[in-house]
Amino acid sequence: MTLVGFKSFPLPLAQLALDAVLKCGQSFRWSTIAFPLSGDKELEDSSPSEQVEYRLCLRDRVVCLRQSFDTLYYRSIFPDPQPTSITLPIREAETLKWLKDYFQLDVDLISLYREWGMKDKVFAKFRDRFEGIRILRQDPWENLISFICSSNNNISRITKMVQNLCIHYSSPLISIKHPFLPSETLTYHPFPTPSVLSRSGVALHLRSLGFGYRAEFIQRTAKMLVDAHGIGCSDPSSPQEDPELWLQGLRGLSTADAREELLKFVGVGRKVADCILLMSLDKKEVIPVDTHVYQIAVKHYGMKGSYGGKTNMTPKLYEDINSRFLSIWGDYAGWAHSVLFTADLKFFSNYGSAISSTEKSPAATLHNKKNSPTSQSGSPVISPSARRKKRLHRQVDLVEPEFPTTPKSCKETTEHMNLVDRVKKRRRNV
DNA sequence: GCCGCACCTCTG
DNA sequence: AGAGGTGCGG
Repeated sequence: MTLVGFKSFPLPLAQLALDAVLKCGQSFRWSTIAFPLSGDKELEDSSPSEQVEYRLCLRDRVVCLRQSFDTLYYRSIFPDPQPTSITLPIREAETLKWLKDYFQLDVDLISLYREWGMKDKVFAKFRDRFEGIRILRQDPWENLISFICSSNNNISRITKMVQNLCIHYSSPLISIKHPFLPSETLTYHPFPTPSVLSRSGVALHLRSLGFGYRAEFIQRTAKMLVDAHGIGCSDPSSPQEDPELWLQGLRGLSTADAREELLKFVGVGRKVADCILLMSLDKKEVIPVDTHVYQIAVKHYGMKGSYGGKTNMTPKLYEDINSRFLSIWGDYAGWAHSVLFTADLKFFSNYGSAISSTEKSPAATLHNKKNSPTSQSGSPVISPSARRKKRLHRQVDLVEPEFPTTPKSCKETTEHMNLVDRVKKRRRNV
């Protein structure tokens, strides 16, 4: 495959599966351009990522990506004034540098997969079908706001919300023609800055845009950040505001210290804080525990089930799951988790769950994913209301653990358990 | 400390 | 009812 205007970078799919990584709920801002069917057999037989171009608007350029089985193709679109033939190579080199950082290409995913596969039979079962899933190194500010949007929410709505944030709170960097539909114009906005989102009136406007109760969270978090760290740019050579730089500085703190800082923001609880730690603050061992991860833990790793299928996530349960996975996967546990998570998510969108189920037929899989009482226990279907009454007495059966349950340090567990409460209480008292 | 509920909105 | 949760009050 040769692409006009694109630079190429050799990279096997096993190191990066672009379609999965960009659409699995880490970043919500990549747009896609589908290529028209050309009758080109080679192209139509190719993997999805070969028929699509991905685009992301940064502060000063739009990065465009395509991929084949062994190559990553990249180019940039710049606003006027256009780079000259002299400066263009320099700027494309900047883009490549950004790509290497963003995709963390110095981390060898193939050897990580090999290690996880040796330590973990469950992982070994799925790794070949879900190659190339890696953690992005995102901008912490964008990451923070995006994941405040993520509570009680799904990927498609989060994507729309983030899009609205960009459209309404940052001016367009560039408008260009759609490559295949000349009548359409594509307009690209960078992610808004903290100072803009901190302005009064933002919360009300976001409400009207359908952000729900997250509207206040976003504005207040932006304001907290600006109040504490200023709206200026003390470094004129940097396009970022001081609060953004301060957030980046959290990369230098320990996981515990950085988490404590994040928990101070409204709309940021343990789960969201852990997402940010993993996805933009280099804390590769952190595993954000959500309902998917919880389901996987119960079905495949012999974790204790909750009551009657209702995932009532307690701090203790959260911590138990976390330390359990950490002991299995080790240093890059958060990266390993994202493989299973993405695998689960991808399958869920089609026909139930790939790995939170042990059933064989698609029908049974779908059933199981919905927490039907028939799963595992084989008991008859009961109505939701009947189940609610029963749930206090009902523990999900233990699936035989593939690993012995490791005893956890009580002290450590207690410290973490108290952390969220401690930070939130302190915040209220200020 | 721990529990339970409300919270926006959309979708199955 | 539940979705990749969080804040708040008992």
